[in-house]
Amino acid sequence: MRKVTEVDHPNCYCIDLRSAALRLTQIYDDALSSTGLNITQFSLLAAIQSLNAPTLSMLAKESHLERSTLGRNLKVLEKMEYIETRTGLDARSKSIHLSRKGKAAFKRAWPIWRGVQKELTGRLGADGRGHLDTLLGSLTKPLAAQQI
Amino acid sequence: MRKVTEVDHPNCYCIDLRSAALRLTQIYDDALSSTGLNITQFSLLAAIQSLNAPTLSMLAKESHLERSTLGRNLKVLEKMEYIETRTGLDARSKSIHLSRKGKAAFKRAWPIWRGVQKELTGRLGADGRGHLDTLLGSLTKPLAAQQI
DNA sequence: TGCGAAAAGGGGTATATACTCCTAAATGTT
DNA sequence: AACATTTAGGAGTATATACCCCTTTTCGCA
Repeated sequence: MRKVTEVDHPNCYCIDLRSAALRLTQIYDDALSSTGLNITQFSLLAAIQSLNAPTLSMLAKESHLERSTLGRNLKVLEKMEYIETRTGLDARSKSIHLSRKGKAAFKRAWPIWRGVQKELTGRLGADGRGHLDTLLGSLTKPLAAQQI
Repeated sequence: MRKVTEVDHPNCYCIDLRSAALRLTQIYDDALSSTGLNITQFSLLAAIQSLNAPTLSMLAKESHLERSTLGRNLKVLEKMEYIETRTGLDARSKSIHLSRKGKAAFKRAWPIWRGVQKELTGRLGADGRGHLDTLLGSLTKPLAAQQI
């Protein structure tokens, strides 16, 4: 039997999705807790490594984050001494590198992250990821103006 | 053809889900922009109304947010004069009420929120919501200890 | 009845995120 | 060559979120 409040206010897709994202973040952060990285930091280190010493703007574009957001996230990694920045060819820009310590932390975290990914892939079952991506893609296409 | 970076670092469920949640938040916030409420605030007003003047702890439990998080979110609504708090029967607790202004804003926002919900429900198609909930439920069940 | 445990809320600190504005540097155009 | 435009990054402010600790109040039990 549904509760009255659910009839009056059927769940909001947005609030539900945010809630799920927070729970999933908790799962990854818990799994990574022994490594000195959380999932945000791990994914940034992964992107920095795979982009090979990107600038802040390149990394922002790749990770779909605002430059200012990314700058603040990187400041955390810099304080932890997981990354270093050097002035690039362009005097305006800085290239971002993993430090020795950052590489070590990433190496520790990588197999754990892989393990979580494998477990979740198993849970979703065949085509689960594809279905999920399709559903999320449908939800997050911008509304046409006349639909607002 | 997939990019090399995707082969090396297949997308993280967590990062992808967070990204989708941010995009969806933007969609709701854009749609609600004329109402003086964003989706966070709208959903809090909806919960306060449907719970009928709850305390902070009741609202936190219902919305699956930490008490301290909720307190800070409510402070924004209080500054905007959309809600008021009164000391409850229990001298420790406060009951949370919509102000006249809050009720008016909620009334403005409600049909717009309904419109977005309808549009998204249409996009997901038959059983789409059910599938989505199933997939998100699978992803966000806590890991058993031996899986970490 | 008195005392320890639990509950309610607030504040400090921190991360994650975004918008706006600012400066410095590079680029392009006349 | 000079000036306007664009690009790179940083800082201020704000919201959303969570953890920890603190005080006040209530409650349960010996």
